[in-house]
Amino acid sequence: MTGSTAPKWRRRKEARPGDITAAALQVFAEKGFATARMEEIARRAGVSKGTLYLYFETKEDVFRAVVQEAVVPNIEALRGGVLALDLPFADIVRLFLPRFAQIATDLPVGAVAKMVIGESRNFPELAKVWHDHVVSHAIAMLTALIERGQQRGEVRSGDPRLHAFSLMGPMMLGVIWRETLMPVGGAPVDLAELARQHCETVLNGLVVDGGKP
Amino acid sequence: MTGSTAPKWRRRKEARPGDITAAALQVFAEKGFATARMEEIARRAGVSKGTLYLYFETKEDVFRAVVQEAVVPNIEALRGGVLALDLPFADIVRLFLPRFAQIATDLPVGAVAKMVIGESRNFPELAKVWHDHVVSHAIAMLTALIERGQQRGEVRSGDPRLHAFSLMGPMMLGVIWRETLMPVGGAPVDLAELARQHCETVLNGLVVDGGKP
DNA sequence: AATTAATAACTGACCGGTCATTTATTTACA
DNA sequence: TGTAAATAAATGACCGGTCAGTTATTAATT
Repeated sequence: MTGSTAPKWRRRKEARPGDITAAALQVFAEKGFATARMEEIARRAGVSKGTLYLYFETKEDVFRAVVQEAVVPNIEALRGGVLALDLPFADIVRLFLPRFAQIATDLPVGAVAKMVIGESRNFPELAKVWHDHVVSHAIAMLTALIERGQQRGEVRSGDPRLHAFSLMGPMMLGVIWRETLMPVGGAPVDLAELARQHCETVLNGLVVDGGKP
Repeated sequence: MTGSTAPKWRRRKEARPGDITAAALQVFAEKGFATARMEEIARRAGVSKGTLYLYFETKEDVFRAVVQEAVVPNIEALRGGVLALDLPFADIVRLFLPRFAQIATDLPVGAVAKMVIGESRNFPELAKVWHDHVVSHAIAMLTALIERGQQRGEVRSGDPRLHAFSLMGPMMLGVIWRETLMPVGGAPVDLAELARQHCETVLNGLVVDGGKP
């Protein structure tokens, strides 16, 4: 036998919820809600299944906690000063897109996005949380930025919200590509490089010699 | 009683597979693979659960059939002459994006995409089918188009694949927005309008007075 | 009557959630 | 300070419901 001090488990009341949601994020991101097994979440959290239910009421409850927890840092990440700066529109974009690429690389934005997309019918409330707490803020910020640019004569006319799609769409596609297609043989996408190139493309145009007056 | 001639069911060997995949597309799109119930697919196809198993081996088999069936028309729709034309790059883009918007509005591209994204870990083969039969073709086509444009001096330099992301990203974001965020209160997105505006934006640049030499 | 499409009752595996029990840690008191 | 009683954390066997898939039977068609 090993020495007398070999406890089967430890009391870690404070650490458990974090362990569990971290493990759950992994499992939900891999399997989706319905296919994720509580037993596996427990296993990865280094805990028994019963313990899960000491800290969370139901599986849905765990799912909610995971999304909520993953949402907060995204909001914080977005605040980051960049947009308060009174720089020219183009310069702000050149700061913002690479920053987004960074965030998407560091935080599990992709995993959460996939989860929200995949389970949006079954958990509309979560899609709503994501929309209300993250997406709508981001869109509002971008449209404000674009409108200011338009007023200054820096940015071409057009619906600011659709312009925001032009800005962010390629980045989101890159994120989803990474999550979905890369694991099955899709060519890798370098988000940072995509951000850089897309900046110049969307700011200056894909066409060298503009086809318009 | 109704008249003596009121058969409880009819033999429709040829029509069944189509009925079933059509019903299954609905259910899978609404629920995702794991949460979709074979019984409900059967009900919507106007058939008993047992009948499902006369035409398909397993649930996965049904899923595969649905994706394949929903995928093929998309490929065909893409081929449609547009790209063979020897028009200037900008003109082809102005034909292609609205056409994509049309297809995405008419066919359940969004639903299938959501399905593929949501179930990609559990069914990598499906993501692979989607990648190999749809996405890689589309990318190949676009990169070829872009490369030709670059050789002709019409299109700015840069990785053609990333340029393709710049072109298609906003459209894909629009499609996903419709599927995921609109049902929970997200503002509507007019895909056709998005296509039109994004064309000019991405071709000519968001910035009125290009910030580069 | 023979054939076979279709049904509906059935089965068995699986999994979310519970709870009686075990074990670590803390506290009371000598 | 040492020790035993009290408490709180954690476990894992188990239960009940659900559902993919099977099969014995029925009914339409030829």
